[in-house]
Amino acid sequence: MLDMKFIRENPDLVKQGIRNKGEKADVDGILELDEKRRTIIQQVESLKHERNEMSQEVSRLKKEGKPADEVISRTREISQTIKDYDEDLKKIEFSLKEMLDWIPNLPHESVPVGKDASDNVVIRAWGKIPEFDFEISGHLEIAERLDIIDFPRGSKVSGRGFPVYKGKGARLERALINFMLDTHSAEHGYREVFTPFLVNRESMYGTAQLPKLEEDMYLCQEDDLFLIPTAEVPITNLHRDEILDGENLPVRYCGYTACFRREAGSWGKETRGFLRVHQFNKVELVKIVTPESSYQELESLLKDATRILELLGIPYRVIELCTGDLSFGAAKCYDIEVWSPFEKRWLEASSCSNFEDFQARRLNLRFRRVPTAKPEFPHSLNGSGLATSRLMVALLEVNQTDEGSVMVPDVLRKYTGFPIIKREDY
RNA sequence: GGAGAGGUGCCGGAGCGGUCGAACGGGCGCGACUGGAAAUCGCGUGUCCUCUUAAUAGGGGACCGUGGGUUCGAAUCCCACCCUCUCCGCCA
Repeated sequence: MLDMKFIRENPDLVKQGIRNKGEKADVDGILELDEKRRTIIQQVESLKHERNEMSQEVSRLKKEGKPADEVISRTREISQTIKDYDEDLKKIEFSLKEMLDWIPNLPHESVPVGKDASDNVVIRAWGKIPEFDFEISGHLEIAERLDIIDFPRGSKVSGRGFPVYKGKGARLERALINFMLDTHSAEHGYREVFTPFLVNRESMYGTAQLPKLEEDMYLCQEDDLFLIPTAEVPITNLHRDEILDGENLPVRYCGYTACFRREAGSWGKETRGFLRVHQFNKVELVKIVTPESSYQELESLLKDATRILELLGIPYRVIELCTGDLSFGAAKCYDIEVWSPFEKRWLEASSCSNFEDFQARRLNLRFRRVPTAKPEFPHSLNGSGLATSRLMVALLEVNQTDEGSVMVPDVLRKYTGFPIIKREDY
């Protein structure tokens, strides 16, 4: 959510930002409602002032044993008027908030202006694109051959897009998660958290999945709880409605959760294999930081995420999203893409975003620099560090051998307990 | 799911329907005392909205779990909901 005061004072900047993001919002309508709101507030508050004084008057008269009937009946009338105004005000504030909820965050000035993904900018690449002197297989074929991931049975149990990991595949998945959590918590300074996978509506609103993305999420209607599409939601919401001590910033969390996405509206696209699934595993990084440090923190967040890929030896590149490809709440975002040798293309494995104070405002999350200071909104950031599904694709394809087996990267071996997954393994 | 208790400021904890933004204690901040500290004493200490103002500042309104209601007036009465705790039941 943007600051109403900011919109009031910089309407053109706001309009420009929205346009650059390719979103639509009725800024003028908002300004108009805001104006109306403040007019009514002035009226209703002066009436309330009057009422308060008259109530005191009643109290005084009664104490002195004098009749107060006349004042009481006059006050009654004022109260009725107030009630009417209050009702109008409530209606206006409701629609104003509704409109504000649909205003996206503005892109940071450093973000390249562009229309869609084709205007994104490659920042850097790491690792050598592997060459093979044999005919390579895709991740699906490898997984099937080694019997480590079972899509048909996942479909039977749940439906398409719910993979089942088996044997060494299950172990590899668990190893990846543990390896990432260990690295982030022990070496990158994040505090590990394990959060719920179901969250309430307020939490979804707080991190700005609602109202825009309701269609994309699984909802347990009976309890009005949503399955989380990312750990960003429960983790960032940990401090909703809190005022943090400035000395505790930056707050850094990492956490594993399963992630659930309906992927509504993406029928037919990449529906096979791991590229688009309804449930996947992800280790997420979340930071809550002072405003002046957030862009520096974004860079270090990106570095923490890419370090995982370097340790695993998976080639990747970093993309800076242009304004038009930026998500609703993000002010700036880097995508990390891993190389799929079989597909011969880059696959998105992580997004690292700075939300500035956009989420904090919705979350009512604030901090005090010193105990006596006024509360301010901190900046919040998050990034996948990383999603295992896309990682698994690259991992299997990059590390395949001409015998059809898969070598486990060195750093993972202490987690898997085995160095290779072979065809005859069970 | 059943029965009970409770939700008040940074924390603990009061609060006959009017003088309660809220006693009292603790914490925290400033000051005094001290060589310095402890102890002690004095003063102060919320958030949001809005108006005036260039700013400092000041005026007004709101906030005692949330939302309604009663009333001239509600932290205080009534209703609904949410949450926490205890006991019972069920259960991985």
